[in-house]
Amino acid sequence: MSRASDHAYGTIRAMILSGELGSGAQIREEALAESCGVSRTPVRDALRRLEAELFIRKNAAQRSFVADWSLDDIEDSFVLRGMLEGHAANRAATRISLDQLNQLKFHNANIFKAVGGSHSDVQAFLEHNRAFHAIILEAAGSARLTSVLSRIIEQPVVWRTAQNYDRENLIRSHREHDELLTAFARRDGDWAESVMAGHIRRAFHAYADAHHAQRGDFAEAAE
Amino acid sequence: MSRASDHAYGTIRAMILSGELGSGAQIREEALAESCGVSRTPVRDALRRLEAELFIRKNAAQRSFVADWSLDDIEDSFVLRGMLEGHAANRAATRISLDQLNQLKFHNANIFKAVGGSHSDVQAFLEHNRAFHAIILEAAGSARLTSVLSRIIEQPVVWRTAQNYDRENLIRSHREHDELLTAFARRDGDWAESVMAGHIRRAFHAYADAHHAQRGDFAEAAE
DNA sequence: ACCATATCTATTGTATACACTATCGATTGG
DNA sequence: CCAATCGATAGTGTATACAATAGATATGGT
Repeated sequence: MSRASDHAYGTIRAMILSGELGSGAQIREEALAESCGVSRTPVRDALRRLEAELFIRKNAAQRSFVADWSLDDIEDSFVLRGMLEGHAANRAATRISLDQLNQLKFHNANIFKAVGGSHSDVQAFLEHNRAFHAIILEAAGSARLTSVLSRIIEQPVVWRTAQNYDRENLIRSHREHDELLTAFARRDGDWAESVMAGHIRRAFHAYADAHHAQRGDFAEAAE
Repeated sequence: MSRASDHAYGTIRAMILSGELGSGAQIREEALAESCGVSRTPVRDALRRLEAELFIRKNAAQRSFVADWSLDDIEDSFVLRGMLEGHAANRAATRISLDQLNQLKFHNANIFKAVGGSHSDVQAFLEHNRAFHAIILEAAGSARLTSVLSRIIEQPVVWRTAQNYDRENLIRSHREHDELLTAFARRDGDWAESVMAGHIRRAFHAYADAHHAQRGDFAEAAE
């Protein structure tokens, strides 16, 4: 998209993720336009996208509010991700190029570095994790799948909470990625799908645990 | 959405489905604005939606074109529908209300009427078929699933070709819906999911056959 | 006091004018 | 004759002014 529109999208999204715009807060186009330093036109554009990604909902009178996500909603989105990314992994297994395989190895090596040192570099983890999954989606080679998944992946939940994952879970992610690489090398779609589905499912539980811990439930974070 | 924007969406969509805007045709906002009798603003809005639904794609220079769908693309979308609607059916089985069950029965009865007479009323079939699937999606009770599926269901393919389904396939649809109803009555999610997945998969083959027949390949239409 | 109705206000929807950008063609220098 | 650059052209992106709408508040009759 265009510059102003992209900027508005990023800014508003960040405001939601940071909590500056809390759950249920009303959204006024003009106010956001001012915050972003652009006019309402690109803001409206950004709001459309955010609405499609369910960051935002509209009431009957077309007024926009920040959506609030129940734990059930969050589980829903993880379940869908599991199905769709599993399917993507299956397709990718028989279509991925050697170059793409090497890129995956590269990113997973960086993930190892990010979690392996004396302190975990969560930011680096997130970045390479994102790239890793993006390459698989690309290798799956289905425009429709890409279009549908992108709406689910870019969700508040993942980014708000990945910070809270404990090291155990980060290391597991690396190992699971590694298993995925093996499945790809063998061109075994079913295996890749299973691993991916489990990978995402575990991520959900890691999230749920962190979520509970955050709320003072003192659940055991590392499973 | 708003009136002008909705109108533009419907009009442009119809133009694409009718072939007035053929595959690969360039789309100019101003021209469409004139056709629809509205300004560019709501047209741009409509184009956004159509782009999200992959009716339209943009090139690097941000110019819009009518997307062309290969048979692979079409199969992709049926595969995704199968997965997602299967999942929806699974969830719906344990959540559907008696009222919703009765609505399903009502619509399937109308489907029977539409295909059972001396001549098939394809329009009525489509309408009740759509309602039938919508109720299941609603009963599944997942906003995310609804949001994701709606982007896949509203596809050119289905509507351009359902006209060509032979009576055999229409009757089968009714029977499969009936089996789905039984699975729901038993609250058997896995059964419902299997039936739905098969139902959609068969629809794909019906489409592919009609597609070939249309192109003069003389494939056997009824399986 | 209460209900219906009218007016006002806040916010979104639409039109239009202008700014920006990319593509294509022409023109000029090598 | 080819290449490169510059300009014209077509189309999208953005800003802004105005119109429409829904919810709130005030007003009047009973």
